[in-house]
Formats: sequence, C-alpha cells, structure tokens
Amino acid sequence: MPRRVDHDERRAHLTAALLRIASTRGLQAVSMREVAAEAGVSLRVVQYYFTDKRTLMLSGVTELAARLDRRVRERAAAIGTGLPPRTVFDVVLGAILPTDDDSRADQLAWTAYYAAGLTDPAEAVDGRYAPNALERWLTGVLAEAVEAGDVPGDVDPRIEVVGLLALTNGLVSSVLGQQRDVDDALRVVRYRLDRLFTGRVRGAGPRVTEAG
Amino acid sequence: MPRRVDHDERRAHLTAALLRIASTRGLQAVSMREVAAEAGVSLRVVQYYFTDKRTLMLSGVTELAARLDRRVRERAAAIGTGLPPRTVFDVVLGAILPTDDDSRADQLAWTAYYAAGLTDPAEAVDGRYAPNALERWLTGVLAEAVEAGDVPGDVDPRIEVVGLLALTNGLVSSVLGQQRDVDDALRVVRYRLDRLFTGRVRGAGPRVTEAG
DNA sequence: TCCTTCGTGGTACGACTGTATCCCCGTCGA
DNA sequence: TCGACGGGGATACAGTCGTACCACGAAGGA
Repeated sequence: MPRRVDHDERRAHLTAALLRIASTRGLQAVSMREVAAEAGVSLRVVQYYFTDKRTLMLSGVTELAARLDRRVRERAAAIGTGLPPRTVFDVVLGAILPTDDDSRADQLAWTAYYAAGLTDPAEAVDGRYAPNALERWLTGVLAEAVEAGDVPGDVDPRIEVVGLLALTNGLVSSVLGQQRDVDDALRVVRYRLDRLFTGRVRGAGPRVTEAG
Repeated sequence: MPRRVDHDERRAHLTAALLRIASTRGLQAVSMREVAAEAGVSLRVVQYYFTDKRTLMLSGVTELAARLDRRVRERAAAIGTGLPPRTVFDVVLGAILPTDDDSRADQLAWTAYYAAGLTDPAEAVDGRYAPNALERWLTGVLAEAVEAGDVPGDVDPRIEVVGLLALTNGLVSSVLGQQRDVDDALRVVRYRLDRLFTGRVRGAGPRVTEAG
C-alpha cells in the first residue's frame, strides 16, 4: 500500500473550511473550488474526499448539527444534575443563543442551511434537526417543576416548552440580523423564565455569561 | 412616441414571477432567464425593466415587505379600533403566521431573503424590515392594558412584546419547516396570550382562523 | 526489483450565469 | 409621409460552476 492519510481528519479539515465560508459569505458562495482555496488544497483533493458537491454540503450540515448539539450538551453537563429547573432552562436556552463568535458563526451557517432546506428538499435538515429530544427533555423537567409546585399548576409543560424554544429561536434570528444584541436577547429569555417560575427562584442559578 | 406600455404593471408582473420562483425553488433558483420563463417573456424584457439582477432582487424584497406589512395592516383594520388588547394581539400575531398558501409562500420567500441578507450585506433586509413600527404599536397597546388592569401590573410591556414577536417568528420558522402545523402554532400563541391576560378575557375575541 | 494502488496536480468539458450588443418592428409627432 | 424612438427578439461573450479524465510520485507487498 502507498502513502496512507487519515481520511476523517482530512474531511474534518475541509468541512471546517466549508463552514467558514458559509458563515461569512453565505451558502451560495460555497463552491468546490472555494472550499479548496479556503482549506489551502487543490480542487482535486475536495473531489477526492467528497465525490459529490451534495456529499460535501451534507457533511457541512451534519457537522453543524453536531456542534450545536454539543454546545447545549456540554453546558448542560457542566452544571450537573439535580439543579433547580429554572437553572436548567437558563443554561440550555442560553446555550442556544449566539453568545460568542463561534456560536454566532455556527448559527449563521445553520440558518443558511435551514433556509436552503425549506425550498430545496434535497438537503432538508430533517432528521439532523434533533431538537425533539431537547424538547422532550425540557418538557420532563418542567413537568416535574409543576408537580413540585415551582410553577403554577395550570401551566401546560408541553406548550410552554414549545413556546420557550420558539421564543429562543426567534431571538436567535433577531440577534443574527443585528436588530438586537445578545444581552437583550438573554434579558428577554430570563424575563420569561422569571414570570414562568413565579418569582420563587427569581435570579437564582448561575449566569450563562457574564453579561449584565 | 411609439407604443406605450405600463412599466409599473410590467414590473409587478415580473416581480410576482420572481417571488413565485423564490418561494417554490429557492432564491438560488432565481436567474434572469428563469424569471423570464416563469413570466412568459423573453430574457430581454427582464433586462429591459430591471437593468441589473440586483435591481430585480431588490424589487422582490420590497414587494415582499409590502405584502407582509399589508397583511397585518388589513387584518388590524378589519377588526376596527377600541377592541380589547387581547383581541388585537390575537389578530396581529395570527396575521404573521402562514395560515394559507399565499402567506406561506410569502413567508418562505421572506425567510430566503432574510437568510441571504445575513451573509450578503448587499441585499440586507435592513430598512425594509419594519417590525419596529409594529413593535412600538403593540407595546403601546399592552401598556394601556397594564394601566387598565387587564394584565398584571408587574408586566414589562416592552420586553413582553419583544418576546411575543420573537415567539411568533420562531413559530413561523417551525411551521415553514413542517415541524409543526399552523393550528399548533396558533395554539401556542393563544396559550401565551391567555397566560398574559390573566384569565380575565380568556377565549374572548374573534378567532383569526376557523382552526379549532 | 517490479508493480499495484493511494493520493494529488493539472486540465478539459458542457452547462449554466449576468451582461452587452445588434437589429427589427410598430407607433406616434412633425 | 417620414423619421425617431420605445419595446423586445436573438445572439454573443466572458466567467464560473460541477464533474470527468489523465498522468505522475510515493510507498509498500510480491
């Protein structure tokens, strides 16, 4: 056998280049040649590790979904278990908002992919879009909070969680579009959480960022 | 002078064709030739009435903003003035959600433009994105409701309205992505409004759609 | 040592794109 | 009647796209 190369590492390198382009110049600026240039390799290399453009784009959205998922998961793990529900929501929803340059870039690329998937059924985000698990988890957390009396008894955990996630997504959009900055978005989320958790645990829980 | 043609009508026709393409096959499927084909004219005609592609795309987003704005404005006008705040919110937020094929198509195209504007500063939605007026109006309505005692006194009208609009936008996204249908989205909005207007005017106000 | 196979550079092809140019036809003012 | 001009059909051009193809160097098994 001839010279052996770590294909996975190579692919990851190229995928990162792709996402860098997508988040700065948009998805339509992504061509095989541009990815090659961004990664500092020849066109042939991109062709070699991703036969198709479809395969290349698919690798991008897969990596993106993994990153966003990882971000939420890491933050959730960092605070451990058994913490007050209010804290869980604060951390998880805060992890979705683009609080630093990296997460902002990823959310930009994600938005581009999402919009593309709406009209181009080929690269729909579908299965990769996995907030259903997140939705279920948070619903469970909130349901327990209801039973524990931390929130009013007439709160519907399912609808409430759907609303919180939709709210957060809407705020992400407005932050990306620079109609609002992240601190304002965080304020809106915390205001909503304050009103949900009837003042009982107001202001409790660690802050997601140092933003004040 | 030779044969005279209504330029505005001609342009409107072409713009409609452009938006039809954008909402079905995406913004990247929009080329001058495609618009010409969709409108049933030759490439030259598109060139004639919109010298640039930039001008063409700009006409699309302008028309789109006008449509979305008109939809909210018409619904608001249809219910008259002096109605309970809860009804105002129900109608206005309901007018944003894609309840029929037309509004769905427009929201799809709008999302495409919005996403494109995030990375391509050229055709940013910027000024055309005018929900600030809407935001201010609703904030005023809610502020009055606070003073009238229709909502708890510790409600912050500004943050509350920002949250409601972000929630609605997030729901629009999920409806477009078919993770939820419109009826569910409406339910989430009404649930939130029910909880905001402390049960006082629960269920009051005309329904925005016949959805049950 | 030879020879197969992996990894890669270079390049060519056909299909698009936006834009520019040429030319004709109908119509209206003079 | 004539000429000028608005409206539009047809085509050309330079560039970029995804993809395909060819050739070559390096490396390990026989």
